[in-house]
Amino acid sequence: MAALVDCAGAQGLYTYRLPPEFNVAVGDVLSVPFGAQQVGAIAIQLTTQLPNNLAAADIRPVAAVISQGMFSPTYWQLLERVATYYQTPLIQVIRAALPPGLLGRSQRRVRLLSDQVPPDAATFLPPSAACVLTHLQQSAQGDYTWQYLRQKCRGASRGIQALVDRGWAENYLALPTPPRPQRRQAVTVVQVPTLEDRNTTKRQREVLSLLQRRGGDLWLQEALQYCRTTSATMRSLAQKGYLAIEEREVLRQPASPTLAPDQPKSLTAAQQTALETLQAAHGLAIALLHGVTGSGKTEVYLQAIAPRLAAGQSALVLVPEIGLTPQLTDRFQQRFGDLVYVYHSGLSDGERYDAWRQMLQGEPMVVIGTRSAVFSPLPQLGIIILDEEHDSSFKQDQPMPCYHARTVAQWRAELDDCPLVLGSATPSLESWVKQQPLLTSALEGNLPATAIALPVEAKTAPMRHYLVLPDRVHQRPPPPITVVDMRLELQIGNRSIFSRALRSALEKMKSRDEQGILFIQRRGHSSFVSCRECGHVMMCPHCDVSLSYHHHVPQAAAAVLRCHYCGFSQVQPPTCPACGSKYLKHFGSGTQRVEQAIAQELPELRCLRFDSDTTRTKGAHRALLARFAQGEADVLVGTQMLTKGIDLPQVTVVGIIAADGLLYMADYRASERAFQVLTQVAGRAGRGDQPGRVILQTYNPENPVVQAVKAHDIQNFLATEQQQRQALDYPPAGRLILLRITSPDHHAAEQTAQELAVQLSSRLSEDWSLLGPVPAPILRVARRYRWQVLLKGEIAAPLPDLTDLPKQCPAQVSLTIDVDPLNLM
DNA sequence: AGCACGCCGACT
DNA sequence: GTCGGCGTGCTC
Repeated sequence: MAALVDCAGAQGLYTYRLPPEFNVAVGDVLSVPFGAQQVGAIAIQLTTQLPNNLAAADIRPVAAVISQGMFSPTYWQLLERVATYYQTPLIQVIRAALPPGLLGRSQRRVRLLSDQVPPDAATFLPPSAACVLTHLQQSAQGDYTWQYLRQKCRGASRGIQALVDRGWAENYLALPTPPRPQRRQAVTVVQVPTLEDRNTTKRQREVLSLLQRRGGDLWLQEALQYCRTTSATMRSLAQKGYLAIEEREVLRQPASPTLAPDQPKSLTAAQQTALETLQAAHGLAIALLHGVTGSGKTEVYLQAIAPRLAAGQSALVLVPEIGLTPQLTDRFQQRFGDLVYVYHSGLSDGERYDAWRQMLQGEPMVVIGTRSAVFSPLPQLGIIILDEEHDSSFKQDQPMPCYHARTVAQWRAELDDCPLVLGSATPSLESWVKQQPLLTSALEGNLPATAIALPVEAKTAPMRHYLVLPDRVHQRPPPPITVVDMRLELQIGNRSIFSRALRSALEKMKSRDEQGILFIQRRGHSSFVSCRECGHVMMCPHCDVSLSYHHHVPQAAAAVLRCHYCGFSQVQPPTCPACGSKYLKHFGSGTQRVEQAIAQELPELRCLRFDSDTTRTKGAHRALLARFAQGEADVLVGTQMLTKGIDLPQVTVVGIIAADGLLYMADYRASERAFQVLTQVAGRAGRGDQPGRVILQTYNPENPVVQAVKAHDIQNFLATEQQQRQALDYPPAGRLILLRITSPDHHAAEQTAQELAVQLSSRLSEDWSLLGPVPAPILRVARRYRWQVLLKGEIAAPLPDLTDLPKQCPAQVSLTIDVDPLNLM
């Protein structure tokens, strides 16, 4: 039997003997011995042949079968496609797809034998051994991994050896522990004794009748609490035959607030047209649902899903970030109740494992999840919905595979032969361009007045639909956007961050008891700390970026400086580290600056800050939005996060403090991203009964992006943008592959980048050109130097095979191959 | 990841 | 001289 082994550096197939008692099929998850440890593995191939130059005696047996039936044939094909396209070893793709912890590995651990250790042992031990001993004594279990101790103590291996020699500690191998189904004890009432029953006590009869009243079947723990009794009573009742106590499997599902169920809402004509198109779709179809904010995309999703569930199929709903879209998950839960499963990285390993098992059972369900949920093993997939399809968090850019959930979702839709709905108010250029054949027959320029649903069937391409929801529900017109030239404000002597227009809009808003949103570009982007005497700027010691200033951090007496790239933080020093001056102050306009400006200039406005400082903890988004919705504040000050699917009907004023930070980024996607962000923020205004208005402050009012946002003219904007990309062969007119080379050693990173570039330029086909190598715009992040090589190819050119490159890199240099990169930084 | 094998610096 | 540092390579 050949299997893929989950171990860093092991990528090929390994052959194992299959003991006859195991009934293993391809795709099963196994535990196998590998070197000195037990690791997770996936059965790839059943074979009777010995691999080359390997004796039968060298073949070791499979140790255990961990999990079976996880991969349907189409699911396998999906993983293989991801591996090939994104140039990643299959095992690494499997690792990204499976719930974490399922492919466990054994660990070497050290355990203290406390009863052997004399009380004053530490005093006469060598320092290394004393260090290990103290650490072990401080842990509750007297037990640590070998790896952990090696980090904590210098010369740990020698120290451990000394302790083992004295018989005070032992080494052992902890076997991998894959998440297990949770089991809980349940009690069931079997019979109730009569009042005169001599076999039971009064208290026992009481307990039984209490249980009976609760339905006669509940979890032991709840039963104990409810009856205020102990397990001894329960056990004796069970022995006498009145109760049955048994272990049952429970599938952990994180408690979700119980919400009042809701009913399908009546649809606008455009929604109806879109829904009918989706319902008529049989098999593969790709629909771009282009609905302006507030046009009711969610209702279309819900009604498109309902019939699929009724037909016994499941639905997969992909969203950018779960935490930011509590309102969306609420709507789904209200409509579909406990058929809805939320799958995201915040779940514990056990919860994820349970969600997987639940999905594999094949019952109809709705899975709402982030990027990685595109790998949910739903066997009867009926529809895939990818909401906010333009959002860049669908792209993974850190560990390989650097996949885009939209691309993978399209493959899934093909393989499972089901429709895929891409929803957005500001479609990505990629998705929009694919609708070009549809648009040529539609109106030019502005959004068509009515919904269009024009199927176009190419020979090889899937059925495509372009579904437009041009109107907001209840006929609300889009909010007017006022562009304010901040240069003029400065000329007339207004040095505030608020223009006169924004200021008066906010005052008027307050007098009418309405609410507003103030948007600024990126948290702390320019709020660095510098010395006013010598100009010294506080920098991150691990990265080439300045530290950001954070004003109020709980538990910290002074202000905290934090690196947004590696997370490093430190307390702001009282004096300049370079010259000792007291005038070390922060600059710039982060969310906190805006908050302060409001306090000074518009003190009657109460404000709440919505950024990753205030919403770091679980559920904080929801809580903060709830507080705002309840009228606890007049304005919500925030960053990018404000653009994500939140619906705040009382908001009538949206202020964009400065659009300029978005407009000038050294990136071919800057315009597209700026347009999306500004349009999304603007769309937050006037979603309720009162009309809204948007005030966009900028130093470049004639910038085409600003103009397009002001005119609500996405079609022209995208058409122009496409022409520009075409001229430069940038996506979607061409394609890119980015090689990211990082190393703790600057020279090694640079040299490897050079070598790879030389080698590639001689072997790439004519369709591909090579740019670089260049140092990344921020050269050093988290103590690693970063270089990159960009490959640019024709849109139709086959991808070059680069899978051999990582092996060619020296030990401490790592290479990430990013196919279709979104982030060139 | 963990372990073996293998080649250079500070100790008995 | 050796003990032990960790650099490199392999694990069916």
